[in-house]
Amino acid sequence: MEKPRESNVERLRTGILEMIEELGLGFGDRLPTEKEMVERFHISRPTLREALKLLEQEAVIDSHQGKGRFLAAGALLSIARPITKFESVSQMVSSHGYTAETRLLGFSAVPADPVTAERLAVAEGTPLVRVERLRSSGGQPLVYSVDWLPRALVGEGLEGTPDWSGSLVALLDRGGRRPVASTANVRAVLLPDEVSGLHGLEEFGPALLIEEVCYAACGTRVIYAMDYHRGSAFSFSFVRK
Amino acid sequence: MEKPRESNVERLRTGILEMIEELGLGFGDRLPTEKEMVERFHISRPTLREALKLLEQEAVIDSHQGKGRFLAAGALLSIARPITKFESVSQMVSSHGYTAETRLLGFSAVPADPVTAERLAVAEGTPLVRVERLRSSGGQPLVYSVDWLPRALVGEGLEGTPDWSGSLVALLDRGGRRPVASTANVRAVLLPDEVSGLHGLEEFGPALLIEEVCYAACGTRVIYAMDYHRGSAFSFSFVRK
DNA sequence: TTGTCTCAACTTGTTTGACAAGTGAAACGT
DNA sequence: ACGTTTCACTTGTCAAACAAGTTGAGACAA
Repeated sequence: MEKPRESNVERLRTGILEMIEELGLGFGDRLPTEKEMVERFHISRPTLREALKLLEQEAVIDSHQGKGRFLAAGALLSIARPITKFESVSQMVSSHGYTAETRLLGFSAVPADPVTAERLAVAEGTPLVRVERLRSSGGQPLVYSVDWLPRALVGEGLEGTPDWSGSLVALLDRGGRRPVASTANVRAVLLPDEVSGLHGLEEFGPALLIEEVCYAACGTRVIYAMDYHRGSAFSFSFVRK
Repeated sequence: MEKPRESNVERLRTGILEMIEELGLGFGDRLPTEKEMVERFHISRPTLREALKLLEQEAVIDSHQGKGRFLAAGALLSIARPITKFESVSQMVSSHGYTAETRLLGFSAVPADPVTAERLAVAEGTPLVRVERLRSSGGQPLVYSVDWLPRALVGEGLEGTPDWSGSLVALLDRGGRRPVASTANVRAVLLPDEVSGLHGLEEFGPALLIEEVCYAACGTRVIYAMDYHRGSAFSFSFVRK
């Protein structure tokens, strides 16, 4: 049932990067010709060209008709874990080197207000679940987060309470609605007063707020999240071009 | 002598986006088949597929063998300026709807300290220029920024002072070293005390700090920048997948 | 010798045609 | 009514060819 997450062209793309490494090519050096690469990877020229186009778009290589392909600026700037890589908050926290503990601050059934309804593309008043959690490491609060999920997606509520303190990703995965992508935006804020007051987060300091709408593979929106990342603990990398 | 800045595939890519707009397609909708698009754009299938692969990588469309191509999460952001798009601070400010005024807070010739030298890939002690500026709009401070540039790149200093209050991009462009990409990271901070005290920015509030190293097309690093974006005025979008 | 021109070889860009593989629905038989 | 097969349609991959831009060697003339 599991799809190969990496398409053929994707695999080829990383193969080309490995080849560049192997050959010890540096900035401005010329790549092997299409003909040579076709032989090396045992694939056809159109397929190879699709992979090369990806690297062109990433500014890793530069192509000139009649001359060849050359390593460009983007080759220098490959980022290990960019902000554009979708991952759960738990994954993100541990990838920053923290061992996270999750504390459930509260959850409740609420109707969708106009803003949230628009974000999740549901009708106003649709039953939602609001989950409020705090990730900490060694007693230091790291991420304060609020998530909204359509009630219909997380069990029918018959058996009472799912494990809200666990991973929402895992919970949705059981219903075949695992989030795989999101549209997000980021800004700098302070924690809202009522939050810092209620949960003893007066020392949290400036926060990086990532507000995102998560999508399942089938296209339905499954989570609207607001994650406040403690400014002194997190930074995110990316490439601009 | 001027090369067509837009390759054929590039042009085709925007053509597809326009077509999506025209057809009024929304998230999850199916795109026309390759066959139909080949007829519409009068190009061959491999060429079309190169353009489609680009949009796939941008998460604008999603492809499934046997089923078709579908609009994905990235389509919602293709209009908004994503954080991953390289642009100057001035461009960014005006794209957020502000009319920016730039005030030069100071500049000086400094030797490269260890950290800055590593960022710019120059030897420690290399002569640099440090430029400190503040962008405002209607009296409201928006972005406080500090830039370091190798002295050698910005005129030889014979004629005294270049126009530091203008665009650094334009300045570097004259030397053929226009920055075109960067590696960046983002975090939430407060303005350093000495900065807010010296320049009357006590009310600036939490700031989104984007720290980036800019590259010219030829691969040399031309700017090391720290841009403090006022949290209450800016937010940046992006797609995660 | 020196400089210029021509041309052939090589590179990427594009097209055409074909087949493989996955999908879904209609047609079919039980 | 239900499961199965078949078939049309989609994307994925391949092969061969020509167009267009670049380079360099060799012919040629001064």
